[in-house]
Amino acid sequence: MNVDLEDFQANRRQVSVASDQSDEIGPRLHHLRKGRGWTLQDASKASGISASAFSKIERGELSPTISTIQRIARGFDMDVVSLLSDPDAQPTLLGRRSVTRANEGKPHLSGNCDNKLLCAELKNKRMTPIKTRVVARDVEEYDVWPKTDAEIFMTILSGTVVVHSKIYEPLELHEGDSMYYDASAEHVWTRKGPEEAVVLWVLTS
Amino acid sequence: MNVDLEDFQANRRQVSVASDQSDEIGPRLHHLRKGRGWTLQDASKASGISASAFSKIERGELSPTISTIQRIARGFDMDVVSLLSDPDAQPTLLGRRSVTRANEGKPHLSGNCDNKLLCAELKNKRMTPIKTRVVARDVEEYDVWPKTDAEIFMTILSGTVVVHSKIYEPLELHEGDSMYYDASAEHVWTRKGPEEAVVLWVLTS
DNA sequence: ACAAAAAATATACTATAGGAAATTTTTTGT
DNA sequence: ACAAAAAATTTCCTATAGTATATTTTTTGT
Repeated sequence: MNVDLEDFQANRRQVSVASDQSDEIGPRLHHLRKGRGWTLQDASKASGISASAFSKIERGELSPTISTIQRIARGFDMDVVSLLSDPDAQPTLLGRRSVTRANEGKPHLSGNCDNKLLCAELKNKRMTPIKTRVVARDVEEYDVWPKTDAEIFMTILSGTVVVHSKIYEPLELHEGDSMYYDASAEHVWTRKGPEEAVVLWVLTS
Repeated sequence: MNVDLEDFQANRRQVSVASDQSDEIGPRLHHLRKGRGWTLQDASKASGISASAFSKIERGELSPTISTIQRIARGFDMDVVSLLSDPDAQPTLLGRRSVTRANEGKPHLSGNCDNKLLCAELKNKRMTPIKTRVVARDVEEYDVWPKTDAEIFMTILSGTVVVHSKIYEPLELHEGDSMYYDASAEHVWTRKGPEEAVVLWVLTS
């Protein structure tokens, strides 16, 4: 692997180094909630903590118990540690995306997998790799448009995929094309053309 | 994208919850205190929390507030996060890895890229996708064996790659094979066979 | 084995976390 | 600009976290 990992590391992000603002859980919770566009009642419903208590916690008028923090973490679908230590879970990088075109159009043969989680037996991963055969040909086939705070990297193994988003025009991706985007805006995939469309994607949060 | 993101999210995070055992702070505190040979009064004096409260917390009769946890952490000269994160869980995470074999051996045609960062213009990503043509045929060609705290997902686009690690036997990966591993143990890749070896990998932390 | 000392737990109380509903503030629609 | 609706905060109350002290349990020395 003739590549300098440290370079990528640095490029990647300043991890939770300047972290441990554990004494600042209020502002962090506020930022986190706002980042998801949640109201206090949303947060209350998700966590089971009353809106008033949540409000007080955010403003530092209350020192929540560990059990309350656990319920809040569950509501945000996070674990306690990243809730207490991950300051960059906050900024809402809404709908960013980036496209890398394949630099040559050589064909790949597809697999026959259908939403197959890869390396699934390994737990507690920071990324979830998935291989998906895109079936839908039209956005009408989707009842709901998924939306999470995760980031997604996808690469087209075969066929043609169209990425639809609430905030962008549909975008066609062909074999070998890659795309990286925040899944915070609703988005779905459809396939196009005669060939089976297979996507390898990696999901994180 | 005919896949329920929420499912993957849940699947993914449920584990980090299990590993952080924040709901087991009592036994952990007990273990920590005993490990230092402290009595409840010692812990009380160090943290400013009464011995009786400390006793109740250890036995789970009390759910401490975050401010109490902070005072206890100070008393133990630790930060809150490492107090909540199970220290014994860390070593077991070292050098984990998982292999998923391709379920069919259909050939892929390779690209000609060489450590090409994909979607590089997008900054502050949580993952770094890279396409690499593996050149080295022997581990002797590496001066240093990279080692980071990142996690790596890799899939072989073409050729045969051998993953060498300080803690495992060399492992051969063929076209379509995927592997997920912690890069906390030294590791390098070499190629094997006549075909050019191309790896698509994603790095996170 | 027994008594004394030390450590852990139980009790009774005070301070504060957290909930339901009322009130205030902000946002939205016309 | 105003009224209606939604969101945030305040109030008041109950449940529980945390303290000081008393009691019980465990350890230690002889």
